[in-house]
Amino acid sequence: MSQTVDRALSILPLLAEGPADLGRVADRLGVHKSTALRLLRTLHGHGLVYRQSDQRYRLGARLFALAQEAMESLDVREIAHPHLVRLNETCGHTVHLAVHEDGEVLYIDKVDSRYPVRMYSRIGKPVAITVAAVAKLLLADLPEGERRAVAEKLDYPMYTVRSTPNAAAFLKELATVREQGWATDLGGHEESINCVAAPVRGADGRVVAAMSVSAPNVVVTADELLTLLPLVRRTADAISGEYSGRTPVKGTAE
Amino acid sequence: MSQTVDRALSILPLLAEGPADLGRVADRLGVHKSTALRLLRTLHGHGLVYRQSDQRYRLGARLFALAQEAMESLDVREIAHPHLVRLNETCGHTVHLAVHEDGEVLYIDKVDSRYPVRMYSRIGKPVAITVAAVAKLLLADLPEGERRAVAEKLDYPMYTVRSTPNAAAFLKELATVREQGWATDLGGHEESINCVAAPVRGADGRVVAAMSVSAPNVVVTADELLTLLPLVRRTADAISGEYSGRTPVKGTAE
DNA sequence: AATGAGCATTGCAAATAGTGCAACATACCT
DNA sequence: AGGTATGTTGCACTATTTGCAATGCTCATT
Repeated sequence: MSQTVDRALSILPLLAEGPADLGRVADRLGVHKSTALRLLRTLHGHGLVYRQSDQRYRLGARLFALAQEAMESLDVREIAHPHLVRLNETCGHTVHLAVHEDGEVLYIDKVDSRYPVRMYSRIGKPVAITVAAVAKLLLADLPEGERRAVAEKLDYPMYTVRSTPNAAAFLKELATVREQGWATDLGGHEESINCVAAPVRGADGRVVAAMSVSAPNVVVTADELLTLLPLVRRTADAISGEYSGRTPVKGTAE
Repeated sequence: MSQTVDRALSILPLLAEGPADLGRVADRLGVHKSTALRLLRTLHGHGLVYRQSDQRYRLGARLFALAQEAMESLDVREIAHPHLVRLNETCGHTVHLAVHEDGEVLYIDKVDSRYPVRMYSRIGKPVAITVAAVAKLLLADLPEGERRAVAEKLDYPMYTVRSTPNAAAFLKELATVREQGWATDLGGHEESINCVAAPVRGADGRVVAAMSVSAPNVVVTADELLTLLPLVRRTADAISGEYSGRTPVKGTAE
């Protein structure tokens, strides 16, 4: 909607790929160097872009601070965290919390596995939306129309042979998930990693977040992991209760 | 330098304070609502801003992803991490890694204490620049002129009675730190917390990062913490060696 | 139900603010 | 020294953004 801002913001993902010099930025944006320079200067003024000693630009410090603050203002996260920790202490595996936003699903919290073999993931990283158990739960809750629209627009990369191959299969899976109220990812993203997930619901019953337990085959088989499902669901329900204000929060006066 | 972009970017810190509706954003920016709307729409288009169900705006998901990517492209962090972990395993206390950027110092990595009493800090959070041990090291390395300029511009909040009170005291402290090659913060930020820190240097000898070990009084006294100094310095030196390419990296072929 | 207040949204004409050009400056390499 | 590649500035032009006023929308109140 605003050309100048649009161009300026396009610089950020570009720099996320790695540091770039003025010429490169101008080229990629398709604008004159002087234009790119002024945009970069403005971004720099706000700390979103940093100019390193070799004159090249990269993403700046303020970005971290902003992301931090944004994260802290997510109250589901705040409420869920202790539950995630407790669940991790009980079962020992990696626990994730994810939310949906504008067609992307991303992890907003994570408690690492106690086992030496850990799966790779990062808070803030968008998840493999077509296969992740948490993504299925979050998308399954969308209204019919929106769900179809999102599913059609997605790419369906075949991470493994068990990955969701296309929109039709995905929608079918979402219907199942919606029905049963929980989801799994059995080797759909990484051959040897399985997840079970359950939804966190707000006061109106809508899914506001999803949590999952993930573990590699070498630690527990898929069947063993599935025995944790009741526990995962109970934990998610506990978070839902607290989030929607139904359950008084333990250890908090007032 | 670019008014439109400048205004748009000013929205981000504003939203970091918490969700805001259109009117509020327009007011704070000092522009007409329609203008604010178009700016927000552009930000939204890039995922930096999200519109929640109650129509208010808050910071968006892409921000997390960008911050993550930026973080991952910092190679000091990559190299330092295993060293921080090892140091934490040895001494058990919280270990931090910080860098300096445009007058701000911020944590880029952290390994939490094994003790139940932990200090509060967050990766990405700007540190208390006038008192933190890592900040002293990073600023002490700046060229004379720049160091003075930065010191004069800072605020000197008295977090505790031991906080650095003013620019003169700060510059004196920086001179000492520069001389001795390590720094401490003994209750300057939080009454009961002490830190010892050492610098990580690049091939040219310039300080590129600083690391610290922090622990509350209730766990170890300041004197006991100081006995860790040689270990902290050795760790920092090991990182420096690897970062500047002098030391071949353990466990990596080629 | 109906009214109205409060907020978001759109089209439009005025002019401000952003653009690309070309010239200049600077660093680096041969 | 000369030349190339890159970053930087001043300026004239016009495309872009702006604020206004009018329109929709949603929700609370009577």
